[in-house]
Amino acid sequence: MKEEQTLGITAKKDEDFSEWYTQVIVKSELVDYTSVSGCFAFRPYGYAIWEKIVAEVDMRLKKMGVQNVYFPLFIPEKLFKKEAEHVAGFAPEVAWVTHGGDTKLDERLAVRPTSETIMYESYAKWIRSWRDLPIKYNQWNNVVRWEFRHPTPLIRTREFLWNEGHSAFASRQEAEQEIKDIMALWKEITENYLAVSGLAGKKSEAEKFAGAEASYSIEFLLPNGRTAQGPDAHFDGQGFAKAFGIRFLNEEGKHEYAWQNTYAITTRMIGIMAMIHGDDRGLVLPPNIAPVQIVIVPIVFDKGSKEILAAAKKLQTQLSSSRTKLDDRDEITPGRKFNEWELKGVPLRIEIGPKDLAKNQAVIVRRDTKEKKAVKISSIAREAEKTLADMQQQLLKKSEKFLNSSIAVATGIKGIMEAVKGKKIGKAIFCGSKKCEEKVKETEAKSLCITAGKQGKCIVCGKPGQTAYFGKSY
RNA sequence: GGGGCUAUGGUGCAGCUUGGCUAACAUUUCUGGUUUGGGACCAGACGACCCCGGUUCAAAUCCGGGUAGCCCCA
Repeated sequence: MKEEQTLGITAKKDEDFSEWYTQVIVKSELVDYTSVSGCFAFRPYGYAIWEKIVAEVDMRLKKMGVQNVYFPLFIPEKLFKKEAEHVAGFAPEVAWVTHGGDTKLDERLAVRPTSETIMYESYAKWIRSWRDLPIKYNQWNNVVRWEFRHPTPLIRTREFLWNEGHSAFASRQEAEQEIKDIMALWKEITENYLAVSGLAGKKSEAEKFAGAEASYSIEFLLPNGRTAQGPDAHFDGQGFAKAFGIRFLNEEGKHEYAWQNTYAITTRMIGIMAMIHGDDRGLVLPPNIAPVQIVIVPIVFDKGSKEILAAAKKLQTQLSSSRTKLDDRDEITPGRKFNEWELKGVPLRIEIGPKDLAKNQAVIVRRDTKEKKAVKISSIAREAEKTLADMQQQLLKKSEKFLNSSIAVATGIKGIMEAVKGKKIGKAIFCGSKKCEEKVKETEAKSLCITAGKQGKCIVCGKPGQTAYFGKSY
């Protein structure tokens, strides 16, 4: 290996995590910096991963009867301020449009930090009778939250991409059922596609979504000991319905307020995945989410290169059930290609050269374990499929192991503090009240989520509580 | 919120202390040739001082402001 590497990763994941992370996501061409602080460009490779997440989530939402819509980017100030808790939660980080050209606007427009207010104004118009319900709408869009804390690409950004699902139901039960369905969907996407294991549960009073009655999320531990909230689902109760007048006539001819939910998954998940799976050579992408699952690198010589290229092309055809790329560039050497594709995290590499051709085989190399294996060409498709499936599983298992070995049981605030200092998640019984949360927040930790698990006495106040997780959050 | 550091071709960097000739080196990219089982070699070419202002005969270099990035502490 040479000293001056401009292509590869020079920082070690264990030694300088933030430098490592920046190099991985920039050099693998997922994203890049722009001249706007906290706002990043998605490059084709990174955007392809997002498109895959969108496709999988969207398909499943549609199966649940959700329809896609689109609402304005701008929200008039008065409308934005209609629901008190909601405003209080978001106001500090709203970006405002004050002028059109040189003309000052009569009313400021908020750049949406989330779309409850602008959407629910319309919901109030559209919902009249119990026959109009349920409404299950979703939009894929961008939102802006003007953070002042240090941005981290993909993880904490001022603008990000997400979906926002907004439902309205005639009954509490239906709304609560949808929350369960959505949380199951988030579990499936994060585990079976992104291969990351997280902690699912309910947010505490202090940490729940502004305006919601209850919030649920999946929380992830990152290799630097910090945690990040993944996808979430909020049971809004009738709070927004009352603020925005979302009423309907029930079957008895009486007015009732709708029961509502909101839910989201964001581009942050790509950052979480990159941090958890990546290694000192670069990204490691789970096969189910990888834009390229298999890259074929022909080991080409001047003489006989035609035969090898032909064999490589044939391989590509055999492997067409996977997302397969043939790297037939002739201006760089195979070794260079190996490094490039490893940096980009492509799950499988298949090498085919003269020695292989003579033996009627090819060499399969796994990105996660770096394991090499010579396989007969006749059985390559089966072997590749098997290896991809295995890698997908192993990555999730590895992530589960990392999470489970990083949970420390705490019997007091001190224990939580120690857990967080040791780059772990503290597990303790917690009542979830704002008062107790404040005491915990005097340390660096905050509550991540509360599970429906073990009952007991809150480690802060001694009142009845449940198992909760604590960490130092992004 | 407080403190510190940094910004020079696509990338990584030298030069800045003590202002001065054509801004060095490596890599990338392009052209040609030789090569190719883990970041190939030779030759040639393209390509940069973050922005605004100040000091000066002269600014990458000194001063002020801005923007962007990073680190540490709360």
